[in-house]
Amino acid sequence: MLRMSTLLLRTLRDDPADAEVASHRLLVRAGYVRRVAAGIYSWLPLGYRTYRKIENIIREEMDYAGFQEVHFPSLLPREPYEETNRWSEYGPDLFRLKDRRGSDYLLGPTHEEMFTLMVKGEFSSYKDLPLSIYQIQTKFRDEPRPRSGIIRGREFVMKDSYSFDIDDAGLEASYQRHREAYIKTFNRLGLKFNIVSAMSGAMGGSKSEEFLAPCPTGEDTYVLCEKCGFAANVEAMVTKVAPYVGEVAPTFEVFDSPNTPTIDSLVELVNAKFGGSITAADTLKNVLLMADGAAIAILVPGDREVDLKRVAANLPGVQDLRLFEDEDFAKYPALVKGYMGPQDAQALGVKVYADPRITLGSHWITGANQKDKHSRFVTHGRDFSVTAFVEAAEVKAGDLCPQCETPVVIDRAIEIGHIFQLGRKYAQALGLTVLDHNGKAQVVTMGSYGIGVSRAVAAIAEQTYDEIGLNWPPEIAPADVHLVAAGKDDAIFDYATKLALELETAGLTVLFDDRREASAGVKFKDAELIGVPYIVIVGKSLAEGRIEFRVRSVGSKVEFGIESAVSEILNAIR
RNA sequence: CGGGGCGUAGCGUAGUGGCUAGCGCGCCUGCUUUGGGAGCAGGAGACCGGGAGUUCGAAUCUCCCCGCCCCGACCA
Repeated sequence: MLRMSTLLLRTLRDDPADAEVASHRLLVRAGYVRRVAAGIYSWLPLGYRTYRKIENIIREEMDYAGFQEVHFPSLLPREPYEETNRWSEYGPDLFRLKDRRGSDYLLGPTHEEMFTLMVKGEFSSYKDLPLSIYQIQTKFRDEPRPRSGIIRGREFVMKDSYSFDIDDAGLEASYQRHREAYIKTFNRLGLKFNIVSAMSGAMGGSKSEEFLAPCPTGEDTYVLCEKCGFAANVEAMVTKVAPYVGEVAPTFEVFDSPNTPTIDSLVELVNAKFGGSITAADTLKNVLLMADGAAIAILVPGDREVDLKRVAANLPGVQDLRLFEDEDFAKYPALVKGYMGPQDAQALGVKVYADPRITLGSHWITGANQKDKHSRFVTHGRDFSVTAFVEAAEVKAGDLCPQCETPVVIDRAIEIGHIFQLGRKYAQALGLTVLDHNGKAQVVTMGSYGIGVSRAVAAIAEQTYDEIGLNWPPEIAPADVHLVAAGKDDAIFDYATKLALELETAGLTVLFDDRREASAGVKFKDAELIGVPYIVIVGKSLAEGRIEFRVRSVGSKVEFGIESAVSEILNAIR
């Protein structure tokens, strides 16, 4: 039983000034968490109970799936991370420290190295595989910008699993087992989620999916087809285009276009000059990028922006990608800012990549690579060619689903889980091999699977809260019932105390508001803020032998007679 | 790291050069009240983020530093 008269809890009437998103605001107001530093939070009793419920559900489902729990240190030596090159690759996001002798240590941002070395130290035969092990651990990342309270911290708790298999088929099976365990876990947590195909990016793997919990304050944008259920990270969205079937354009021509450095001004000028009604979609935008120190041009239709994330995710092997800056133009005097066109790319020494919408045979209005001049009828395949097609343009709502060609919607979400097939990168780097049937050493293939445990608290809060406070699903709430003694009479407190004990005896956890000094109104407001799903009120109707039972999520109120109160409550809850 | 904003009591805030830094919530004492964040009276609680400067005088002006929030970049 949690007695509010003695609980370490102070609810706040005002929103904290530094909290923007609902989960942060309400978790602070309801006394679940307190901020210690940017992206670093303490859990108070109520918050920690909810946190632990989530952790335990995750643990149960991992154990049920046959994965084995281990626990590694957070404070780690430099060497293993040196071997996988992450000591330097991880960059400034890694919390680093030195011991008294000056040796380098780090606070683990993720634990691939430890898991891999653990298996290497213990196992050496294909007969030991497959193996899946996991831990629930505090992770440290010195985020450039922690934000949204609990959602993105510098210290956070993650459940991370790793699978070890002798071959690709084994990895695929381990991956599927995790996928299924994740679906069960998130369903139990009461989270709405979409599974979205994702790029594995820098981690060096292949197949990868994210579990995204839709909510307006989420920081991930993804594409969803409401018809066929296709869902993808914007980076992984594939553009559906039909081959060009229009007429062959006339020979391209250059025309004067003074003071026309933008798409809008170009559209206006062309329509005035040639009397047409072209739009930005008829123009070709040439965006210059620096890719690992080399200039490249990206072609997209004039009505779309270049999405750098998409380009980076789809241009293999490029490490550093950024927009051209004025200094870069200074280094390439032949590139005329505002008047770029792909026609002279070879001569200018610039590799050109085109968004798939720039189909072969299509023609465009674009820059003439001379100040104050543009060209029209510039035709792909005739007047210019490209190094490759690359997904480059921003994804917009209404773009066609690559599976069923229905217009897609764009939604926001919190990433609550990520599963991916790591492959042999870490096993290779750290020398994890096992002997196969023939006694020959084989490099093990790995999968890596994460769930944001502390983040899940915030994600559930985000998906369930309402105007008056938190509103937990029963499995997650810090208590099963919130019992309010509303009144001053000893009779009310005596009965409420008795009822609280009976409910506890029946197996429920009771958050008992036994504060003598607080008014009924205060207690009701606090109960609503705290968000326990069932509220029992012992108050004025006790004189007639009745108590009140409310369901937080729907706001319903019914009365039960005290002689059957416990069984009625149990009934209503189950 | 770029852009914007903010730092005054546990929380929310007022105070743009002048007396003892004001108010609300919360906290303590007493009385009253008692089913929707109660009333009255009395109280405790602030190195005004830090440092340097300008000035007879600085929460207030200047410079530097630190911290925090938001947008972007980046990221599980």
